[in-house]
Amino acid sequence: MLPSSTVENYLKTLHQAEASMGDGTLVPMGQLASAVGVAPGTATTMVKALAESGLVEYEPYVGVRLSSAGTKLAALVLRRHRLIEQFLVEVMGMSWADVHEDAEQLEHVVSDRLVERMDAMLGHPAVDPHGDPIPTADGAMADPDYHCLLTCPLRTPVTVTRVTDQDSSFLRFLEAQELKPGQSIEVENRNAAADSVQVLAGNRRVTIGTNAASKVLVEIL
Amino acid sequence: MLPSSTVENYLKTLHQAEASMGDGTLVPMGQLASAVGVAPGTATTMVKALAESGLVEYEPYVGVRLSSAGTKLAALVLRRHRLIEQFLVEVMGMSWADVHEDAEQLEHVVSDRLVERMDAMLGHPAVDPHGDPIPTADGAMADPDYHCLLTCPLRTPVTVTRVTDQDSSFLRFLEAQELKPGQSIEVENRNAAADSVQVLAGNRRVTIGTNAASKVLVEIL
DNA sequence: AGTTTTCTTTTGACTATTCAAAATATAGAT
DNA sequence: ATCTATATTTTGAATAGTCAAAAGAAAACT
Repeated sequence: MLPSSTVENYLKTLHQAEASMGDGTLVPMGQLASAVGVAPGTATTMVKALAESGLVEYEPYVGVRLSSAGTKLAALVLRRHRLIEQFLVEVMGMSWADVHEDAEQLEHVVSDRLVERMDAMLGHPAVDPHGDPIPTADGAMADPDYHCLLTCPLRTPVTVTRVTDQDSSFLRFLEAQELKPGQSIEVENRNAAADSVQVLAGNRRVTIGTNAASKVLVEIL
Repeated sequence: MLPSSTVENYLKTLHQAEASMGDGTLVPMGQLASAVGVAPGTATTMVKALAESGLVEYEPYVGVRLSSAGTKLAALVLRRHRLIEQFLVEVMGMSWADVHEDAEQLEHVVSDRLVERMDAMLGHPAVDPHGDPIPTADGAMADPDYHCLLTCPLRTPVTVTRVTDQDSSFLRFLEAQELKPGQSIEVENRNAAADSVQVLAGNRRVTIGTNAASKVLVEIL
């Protein structure tokens, strides 16, 4: 049976939660529940069903992890989502700040035919407008670990490559400050006490909080 | 509350059923049920709920009709469906024979923003690839009553303007026979006994059954 | 260790949608 | 006017997904 939108959302969320946790740690139920946006008990019920179908491995009171079948399915959802975002920006001329919500809906209904058509039209892109890597049709996904504005070397030119937050006002802010993926910047200095980071972008000096800074990933030139 | 995909499908189906019936006749439950693809009892249940919400007028044992609110909602679903079909053909290069199923899914999830973007990109088209009229954003829809191959004058040049069937093998057949919307043809003669119609399309003579002929609508030049 | 806090699971219930089969109404045929 | 065939509605039950609140486990703090 093909997975419902609901199941796809659980798998996708789990895939992303696992990435932001590293090693073999299981994702705790509470975190999954709030990421999916349901009550804790609902997540437990759903995860038990997913474990039945072999899509996840579940350890009561500990947490949950995608099985290999689940990982593959999740990657395909992510592929659809990201290709759609790229399509909405490149072909339909929408703003990178606005495409997430539309993609969130479309990812569950686009046919394979349509996905592959978009992929071809876009020239088989490797990343979406936020720099998130696009898995291939067989579920393989590159995942280089970039520096972020908190860990990259100071006073060294770097290129913004990825933004790990979909909040549209945050994205619009980054755009206005010339901190979009592709742009060259430099971290001037960090101030732990002030919880802030000073960045040289374009010609201006911008100060952002460390939480925001941690979401801007960069590559050293 | 915004209508679910299920509700949208009932309304859309009803809208089309009403069109293919004319005057103020109510659509019988059995017809609605089979058009939507559910058991008769299911349609009854659903229609009662729709009547509660004021989207339809329901007369037990007689049939059902869209209210004005229901008509408007249905027109918007139709608008989305048809704009999507046009988009898939014009922008994404898909075949007119294949776009229906994709549109069937997408129509329930595209945002207004996206729909209006497509509409603009397409130059506000009046019809979709099958010649079906596209309602405006406020739910108004032109509905000229064309002749079909059974009623148009014989040996008179006419233009195919609309095909009222979405079956992809039928559409592929029409395409191969040069009977797509926009093409000029002529009905040579009809044979009631043989249940067939002879048409001159391109340079060839094509014979099709009356049932098929009734689905090809034409305009006299 | 003993108690409190926090997280997780269970329970019971609700909504939306569906079906199959029984009951009923309408229309058609004699 | 009666009987029969057809269409419609009702009934009882199932599935997927959800929540709130009660109950139970694990971890954290004396």
